[in-house]
Amino acid sequence: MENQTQKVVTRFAPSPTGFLHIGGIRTALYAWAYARKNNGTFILRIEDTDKAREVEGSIEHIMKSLKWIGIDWNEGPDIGGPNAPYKQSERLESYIKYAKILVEKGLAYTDPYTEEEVENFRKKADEEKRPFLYRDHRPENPPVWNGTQPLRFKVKDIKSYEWDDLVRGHLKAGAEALDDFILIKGDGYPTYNFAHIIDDLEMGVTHVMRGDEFISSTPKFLSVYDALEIKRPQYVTLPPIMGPDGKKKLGKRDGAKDFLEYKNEGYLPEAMLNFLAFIGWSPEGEEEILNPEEFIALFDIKKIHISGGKFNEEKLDWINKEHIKKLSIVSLQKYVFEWLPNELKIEKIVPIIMERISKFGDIKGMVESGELDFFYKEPICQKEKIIYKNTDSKIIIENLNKALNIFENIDEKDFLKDNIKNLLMEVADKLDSRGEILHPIRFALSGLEKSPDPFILSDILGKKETILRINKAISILSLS
RNA sequence: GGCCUUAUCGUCUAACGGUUAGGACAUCGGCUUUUCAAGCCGGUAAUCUGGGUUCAAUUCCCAGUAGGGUCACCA
Repeated sequence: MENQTQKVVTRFAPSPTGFLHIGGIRTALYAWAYARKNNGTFILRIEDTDKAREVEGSIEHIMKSLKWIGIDWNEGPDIGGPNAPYKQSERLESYIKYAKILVEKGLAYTDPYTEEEVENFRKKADEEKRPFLYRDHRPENPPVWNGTQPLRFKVKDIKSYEWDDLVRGHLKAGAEALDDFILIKGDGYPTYNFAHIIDDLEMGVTHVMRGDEFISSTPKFLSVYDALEIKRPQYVTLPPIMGPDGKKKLGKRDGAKDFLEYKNEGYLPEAMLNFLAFIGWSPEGEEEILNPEEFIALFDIKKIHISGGKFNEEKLDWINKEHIKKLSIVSLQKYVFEWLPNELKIEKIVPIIMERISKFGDIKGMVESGELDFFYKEPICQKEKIIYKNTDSKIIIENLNKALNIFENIDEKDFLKDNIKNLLMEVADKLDSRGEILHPIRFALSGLEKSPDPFILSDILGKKETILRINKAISILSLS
């Protein structure tokens, strides 16, 4: 940081072909964190040069995803900036300008072949079991480029390239990795291979962070930098994220879901940030729960991992829980309210849910599993479940009747958890085990093996409903 | 297949060439408790294989093996 001679500029450059999954967000996260850590600039650039694959609404969706997790940008298609525009489809002039420079230098030429012809070259090479190289088929006298034909880069130095990667160290590739490639497509749009170089140049990008799938094509990029006689940026190769099976790189095809799905599943954005931060990076110390500020402060390219890591949902759940525990009362309440069905947004219930959520974390699961239904719906109690351990059912009935007696003698206005607790505990303490009375009550009231304690339950349900449910349990036990 | 690249508990990872190979998740056991997935305490569990270099290798080198990536007018 100290020997930074120029301001750090990073970018995230997705193509608007659909939603972003965690792989993309992770790339954005690191680029963003590095810029923030160094008081640099973080740019959002949209690489929309493939009109056929473009999906409408993607750009908004991408921005929404980034915003949700807390990634903001200094320059971008929505807010502009000194190097606007930030959509490649609006920057065609730049690409043409540099393409012409290459043409003038004799380092780019019009591709005269049809796709079928190229395909035939490829097929032939395949049959002969040798690698296909376009540069073996350079046309003798290519037509003058008029902007409507594909323009191909002409590799001048067929040599092996070497470069330094801030994560991988010294990398190299043989000359066979180099080939003439398309700079400008027949439709007038540039290819990624060309466009990103020009944009990074014009936008002053200093650090390029991307996945390891780009290592193989780096020699191509380097040959363009050489041809244009421009300075290359620092390369930062990020490790792949593997799917849960650990076999393949995570992709949309196999289970990678829309990043915003995690929002719908009840994950907190700061938990997602924390989780993503640790897929491919780890800090100096052993602390694993980090808030965004802590992450930025600790982030260090030197600590980015080389090899890929698996996506571990269990760990994500744990991290989410830890972040929920750290939520302020106000935030926790807001979080709970977001998920709670309206009928449960009641003064007495919300704090109970809040307490349980801060312990167990999974509010979506809690709501969807019907675990909270008993608050407004009479539970279905099974006889075996009402009984505490191996206690005789006669004793349980006896205990429930004792409880019933207590409940009936409490005034409606005094039917509060502390009162109830004092009275019930008095009885409970006289038994072999408190569970012999407390468990059946709790179960009679909630129908669940896990629930808030019986005092809270009866308080919330109220005198009438409590008595009704206890009676119901007694009658279930009395049958047979 | 060519080229590139990676390899530590089940999983994610830590370890100036010298550590009883550390931590976290998961799992298992115990404690606590009116239930619980919470809390506390503890246990099981790893350096891919084979060569080299070195007094000493998880660490450096080579090979093998296994994974991943890439070979588009996609990004």
